[in-house]
Amino acid sequence: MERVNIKQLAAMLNLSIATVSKALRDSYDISKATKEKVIELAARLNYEPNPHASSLRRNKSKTIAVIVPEIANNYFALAINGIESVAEENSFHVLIYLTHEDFEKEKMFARHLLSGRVDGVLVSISGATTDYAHLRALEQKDIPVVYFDRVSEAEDAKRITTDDFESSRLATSHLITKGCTRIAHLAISQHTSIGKKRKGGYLQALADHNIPVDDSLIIYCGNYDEKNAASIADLLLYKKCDGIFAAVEKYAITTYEQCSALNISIPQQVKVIAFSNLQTASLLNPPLTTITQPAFDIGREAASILFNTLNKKIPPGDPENIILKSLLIERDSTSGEW
Amino acid sequence: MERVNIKQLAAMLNLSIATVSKALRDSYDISKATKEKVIELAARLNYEPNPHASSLRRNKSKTIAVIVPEIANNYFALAINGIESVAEENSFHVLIYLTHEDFEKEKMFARHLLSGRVDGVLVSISGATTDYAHLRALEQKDIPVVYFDRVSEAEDAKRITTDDFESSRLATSHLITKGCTRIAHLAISQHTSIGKKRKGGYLQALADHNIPVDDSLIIYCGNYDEKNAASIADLLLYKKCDGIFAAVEKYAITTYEQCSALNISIPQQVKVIAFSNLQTASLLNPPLTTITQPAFDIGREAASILFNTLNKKIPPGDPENIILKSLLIERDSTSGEW
DNA sequence: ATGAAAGCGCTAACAC
DNA sequence: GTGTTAGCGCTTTCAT
Repeated sequence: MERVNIKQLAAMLNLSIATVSKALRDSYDISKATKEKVIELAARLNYEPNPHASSLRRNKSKTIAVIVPEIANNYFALAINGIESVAEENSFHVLIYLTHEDFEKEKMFARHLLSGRVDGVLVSISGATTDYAHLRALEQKDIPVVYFDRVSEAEDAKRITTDDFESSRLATSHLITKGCTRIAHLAISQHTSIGKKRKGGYLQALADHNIPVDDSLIIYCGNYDEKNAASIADLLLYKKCDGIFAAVEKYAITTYEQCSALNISIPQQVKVIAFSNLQTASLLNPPLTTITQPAFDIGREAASILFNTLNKKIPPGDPENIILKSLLIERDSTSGEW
Repeated sequence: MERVNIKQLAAMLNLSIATVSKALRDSYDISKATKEKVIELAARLNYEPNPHASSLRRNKSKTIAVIVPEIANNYFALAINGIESVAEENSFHVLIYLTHEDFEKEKMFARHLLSGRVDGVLVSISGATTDYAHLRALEQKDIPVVYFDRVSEAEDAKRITTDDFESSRLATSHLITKGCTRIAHLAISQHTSIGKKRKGGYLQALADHNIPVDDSLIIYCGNYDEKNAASIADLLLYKKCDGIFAAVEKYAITTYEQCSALNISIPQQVKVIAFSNLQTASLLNPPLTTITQPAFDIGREAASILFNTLNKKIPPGDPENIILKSLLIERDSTSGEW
């Protein structure tokens, strides 16, 4: 079936292309009668304006890109959910790009987006990202970039995060309060903002309680589950840790799996707390104490900032530094003295 | 910073626009020397061709749409992951649309996509969808549609599913083997293909074992967690069921929550099996017996079919009916005789 | 091997 | 209130 365009509508109505175009966009200088006729016919023929033509002409795409490390991850899935909800309210389209923690892919995506395919970009950077030139290049071409969760270090960037340092300090303190003295930290890439902040909060809590730092208790986990599992098993078997603070959910899951495999009981032998948006945290054996981030709201907030920038309510150069609070939800994995 | 276009490249190289365009697309009738010069300059200036112009001219967008009920859902997140991996291999872009199980939204998205914004569509229909006219309209405009998981009933559709009927029969038989006699089914919308098939498999297993169907044990769950929770609580308290087969993961989670709240022990008092892609199934209390779908592969397969159609390796009208196998993974939530 | 020119469908400035 | 027209950046046919 041939696609119907504005020219055909015009011909069928004995009107000019311009009139039809304006009628469809509800322009003020078209008579009510004409508008109705045009809209009626357009609806009847299932006319949908060609977005490529419109984007080309207006130099606007009504599309945003979301660049994230992964999607099969409760946190990012929820954040994307939030982003989508705002995009839909604004009749925008959402393109998804997954870096799988690969810096080259992230650069490639960013580079492509210089083309003008999208009006703005939301990004949570990969664990391998070491500089932000590829993202700054977008801003230089007037494509606003808003960072969420794993953000740029640049002072003038727009970023939405949670109180990672404070939450991590709290999480670690929580373990200390529960009687842990040898607390391990399963850290995420120290290239990322959250990696540094979460480790920072951990170190702060140790310092606050005069507990010396033992570097062998800080495990830099990566992207490979088997490798992480081996490191964690080593930690559990030989490092005599009695508490574990995992910077991200997947490391906690691996910890649970290893504890189960090695017959180490949580919380009796080791207590576990983790950043996590796991829906089933309370149903685990034992229920997992979590620091739960408002992932959906972070997505919504990041998208709102982006749209406010696109609508010129916020100047592109204005820094934003919105920090939402995470929630420490205490469950049995850190329950005290047995 | 001004965006660089083909015209500027041409001017800087003292070449015509046409030559530059051809050189960039590696056309045979451009000399090697010219190609190199063009490509070098393009790279140096970070030139990226304007996709709107290209799409308009070629009537192709290098973009596909994915329409799914939700994204904060292990199954769909994994499927999207698979889809994205194939899209990336083909240098395609992926637009995400979430229906939140709303038929009107699904129609709206489909309607918009008549515009030519995308070259093809992957869809898992909403639980509220009762007819497929909106999706057939896309095919009539030569935009191929491939269904996955929740598919169209139409005989000539391209669909990728799992063996829902057989897996459900097996799941129910599994409960029967474990000693259950009053088995409840937490069903998903009977408008969906999977809703009907999963219930069908359940009924078949009952029939195979000469167990009479008790309609009060079939609960049609919806989209509202509280309402589902109430129905399930009612089931657990008053319907004397000793086995539950949940058609989707979230109903199993609600079941666990209700059992915990009502102090009903799994599997002693009631055994539970569910379709689920929960990563933590084995860490739950008790570990949940699941029918696990190859979600990532379903996504990959669906996307492959779509690309093969776009590349004319498969005729658009050709039906496809690919059925991947799910896996029943037995865990403690259905363990026998206590 | 390179270039001129038409035109994809739409928008917007400018007539009338 | 409606119409004419140029042009967004690119691809592609047809000359040269």
